[in-house]
Amino acid sequence: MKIKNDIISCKTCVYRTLLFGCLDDIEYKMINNARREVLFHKGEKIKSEFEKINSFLYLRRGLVKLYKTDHTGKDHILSINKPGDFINLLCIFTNETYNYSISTLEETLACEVDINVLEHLIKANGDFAISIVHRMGHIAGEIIESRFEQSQQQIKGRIASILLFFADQVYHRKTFELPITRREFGELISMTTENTIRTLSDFNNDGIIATKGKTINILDYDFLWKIKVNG
Amino acid sequence: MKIKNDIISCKTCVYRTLLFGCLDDIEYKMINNARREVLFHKGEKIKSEFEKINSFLYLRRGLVKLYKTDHTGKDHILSINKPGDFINLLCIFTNETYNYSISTLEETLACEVDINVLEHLIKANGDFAISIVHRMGHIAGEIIESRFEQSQQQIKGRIASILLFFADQVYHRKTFELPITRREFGELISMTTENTIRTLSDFNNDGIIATKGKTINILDYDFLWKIKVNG
DNA sequence: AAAGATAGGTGATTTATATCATACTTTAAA
DNA sequence: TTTAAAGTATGATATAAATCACCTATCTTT
Repeated sequence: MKIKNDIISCKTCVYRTLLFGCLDDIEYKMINNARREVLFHKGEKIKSEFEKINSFLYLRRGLVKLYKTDHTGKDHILSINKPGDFINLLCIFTNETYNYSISTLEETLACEVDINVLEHLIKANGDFAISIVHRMGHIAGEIIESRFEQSQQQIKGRIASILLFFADQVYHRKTFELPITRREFGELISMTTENTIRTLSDFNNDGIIATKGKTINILDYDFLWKIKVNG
Repeated sequence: MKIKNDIISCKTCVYRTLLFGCLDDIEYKMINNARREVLFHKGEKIKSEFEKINSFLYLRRGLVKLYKTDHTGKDHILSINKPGDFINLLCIFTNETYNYSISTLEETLACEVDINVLEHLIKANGDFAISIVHRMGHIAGEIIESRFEQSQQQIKGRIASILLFFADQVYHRKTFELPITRREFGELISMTTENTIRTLSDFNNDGIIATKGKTINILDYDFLWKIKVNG
């Protein structure tokens, strides 16, 4: 991890409208002063479960995984998060400690804002409070939706969902480098590594995707959607 | 459904401290005026998915299920909610419509507060905004936790968790009437009705619980906990 | 009281997934 | 640069859960 000198201001940040659209000049200054940019290298653990929360985290560049480790030592990935995501907003005002760990999957640039300043702004600016509440509901809705989806799917449907997530939500192309290992892929869909590998091989053999190591090329995008929706 | 004349005021409500502890007298009056008590009979559908959200819902007595119906017509229960729960807080400021349906499992008394008044209070009272944000995070944390738990469990562990939920969180006794059918039990743990029934029978035959129709008596509470934790 | 619908229950069989074993490949460390 | 450790891959087998079939009991409605 490396703390960077401020390069941009919140006011001109591309993600500004997502949450900070309603702040006035003085409030921007407050956020800007209470904030630092942090660069994490690939594979770095940003936060540990049970670590005290004292900042609001905001992804500017890169990719992270949110995960929990069970009592047998096995990891379970809750979600993959990308630029624009507020990766700890849901738990920030609730717990004194994180209830999941966060690690980077790529080199990642994040903004860290002192939690007390954010709390102050929520109290002082009603519109900002509403956007926080709005954003939290949005994140929770995605968790509910993905849980609902997974409970209807078998392994093929789950694999298809994740492949489409990377293609549509993260890389915006049909060919991309998978940022996770096969083991992590399994941890994300609650399946074993072996069956995850096998199913990716099946998709490859069936001509739905072409795999070469970490490179994935989606050949039959529409069929992948059918698999995602129907099982 | 039956609209009741106001009997109690928010100020003396037993659940006041959960969310409304920081309101002043004028604000209490606002909530009280914008609020109505509604009594739903057993099995009634309170809200439908895709229905417009225009009130904040607050359980005072009874029990409800939150669920979604998939494209094959099968229901998936997201959670069972009990008195003191804010059953639509997570999505209230996000969507214009519900993203799940709500039905009662028992006769249920709820408070409905006009959403605009709640939004006004969030904007006007910073401490109230903080308690809303705090409470939302708490609810989201429970969803994350239950998802993490389920992904580690097979059917026995899931059944044990639900039985302990009813005993510890809802009825506060080891003997209770199951408020859901075996089918709904399955919808709650993402297992088929048949296997749910079979596992309850197994628990009964093994002397862990005693079942008679809807009546459940937990005989070996500690062992049920072991099953919940270890699989 | 009869008839139909829903709920509870159990066995047999099929299917999906986990587990175990083993090999080869790539990456990281000594 | 060799060695060790992960990661990828695939087959065989075991286990968990779904499905199908059928039956009885209990509500609901007429």
